[in-house]
Amino acid sequence: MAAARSSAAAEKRRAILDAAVRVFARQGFHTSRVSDIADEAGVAYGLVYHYFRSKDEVLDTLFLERWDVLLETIREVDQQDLPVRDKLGAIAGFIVDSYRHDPDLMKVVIVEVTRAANTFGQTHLAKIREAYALIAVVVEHAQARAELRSDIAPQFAAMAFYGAIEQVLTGWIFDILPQAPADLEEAKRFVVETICGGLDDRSVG
Amino acid sequence: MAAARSSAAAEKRRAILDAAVRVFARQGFHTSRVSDIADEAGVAYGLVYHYFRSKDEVLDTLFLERWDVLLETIREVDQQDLPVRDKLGAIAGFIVDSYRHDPDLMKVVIVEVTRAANTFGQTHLAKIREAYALIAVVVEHAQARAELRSDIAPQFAAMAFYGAIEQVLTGWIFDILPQAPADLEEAKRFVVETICGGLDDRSVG
DNA sequence: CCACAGGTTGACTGACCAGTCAATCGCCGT
DNA sequence: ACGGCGATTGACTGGTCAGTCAACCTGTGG
Repeated sequence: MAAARSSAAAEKRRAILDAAVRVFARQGFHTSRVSDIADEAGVAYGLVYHYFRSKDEVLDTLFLERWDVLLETIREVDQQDLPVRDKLGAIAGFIVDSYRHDPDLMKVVIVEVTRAANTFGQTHLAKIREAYALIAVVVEHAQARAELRSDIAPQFAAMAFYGAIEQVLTGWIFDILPQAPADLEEAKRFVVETICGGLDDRSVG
Repeated sequence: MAAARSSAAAEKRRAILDAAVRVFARQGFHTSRVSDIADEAGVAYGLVYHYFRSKDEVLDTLFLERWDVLLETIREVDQQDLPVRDKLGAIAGFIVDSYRHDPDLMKVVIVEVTRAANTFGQTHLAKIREAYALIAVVVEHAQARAELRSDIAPQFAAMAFYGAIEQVLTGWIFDILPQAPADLEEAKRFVVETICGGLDDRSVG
């Protein structure tokens, strides 16, 4: 059947994307050549251009695949009837788990797109903003229910929350922070606890 | 006198650096050509190479000039006998004021170096880490004095604090957050308040 | 068993640009 | 005036690489 052909083709496409993740993670997008991707995938140079219009489109695809899942997750989380801490915990958890599951992919998404908003990510600014906006909505809802203080703009709170997570990820990516399984697990709780509870010592004493 | 010559030369060097800031901020480092810098500075192409060994060295110089001042500031702040909030407020204030004073330069430092740690900033990872480490020390001291809770690792707290600031700057840089003078001023307090006090609603009632 | 439509190949091209360098300029001291 | 030296110029070179394309391969359907 013809399906065999097209599913084999789909696998090739996937192989190229997976190879690109490894190459981009190792060398960075700008210093990666298309031939590096082809070699890593064990495929001819030209085939990359059979499946993708350009080198940029490969990165585009990787980013969008992942980011859309993130956006969907945030939307779902917000619709549930949970305390803010659980909602934010779920979001932080998703991001941390994404890193645990495929550190290379998260490295590429964060370092090459999210954090490179000037050169490349300009294209994706709207998508990136959407995540901030969705988190801001979560905060807003919590403020409306008096779960969170209302004297801090939700947009700023969202940036602080997301910034804290991204910075921790960046710390792992560049081996600045310890990343044993226990550290990853702790980080989820830590980010939420820091942002919601604050660092102040409130012990009785 | 010969001094006139060398001070004129120093001014040319400065002019090239200033032009580079504008060009890098506008186009991003990777898409900036050396000729763009020369044109912007109103200077011949070759002169850039008279003052700098390479295009990278231009960015190096810009980054180090600014980052060293930041490191020095953090060190000084930590030595003073102040409550943590004031210390962290001073650090946040310095960064926000740096942005206010020269947004283009901060954009370049953050977007092209700090946040581009994979491709370019790898070189400067040690310098960048130093800032995290110094902030962690501030947190550690505060924990020792029971100003801050001790159940959160200082390194993580430092990342959350720095990440929150950087994210807010990034928000300004890409016009995601409002940046009227009042917003900048508020942001200083906001970051410290979020990180130290937390977002939880603690109002009576 | 043939023919055709993908899928697959990799040599080639055109553009781009960092960095070089030999020539020129113009200030300074004499 | 003039000789010298650092500052300044910009045309040129060498290498790199994204993207093209014409040829080739393979398996599917008739």
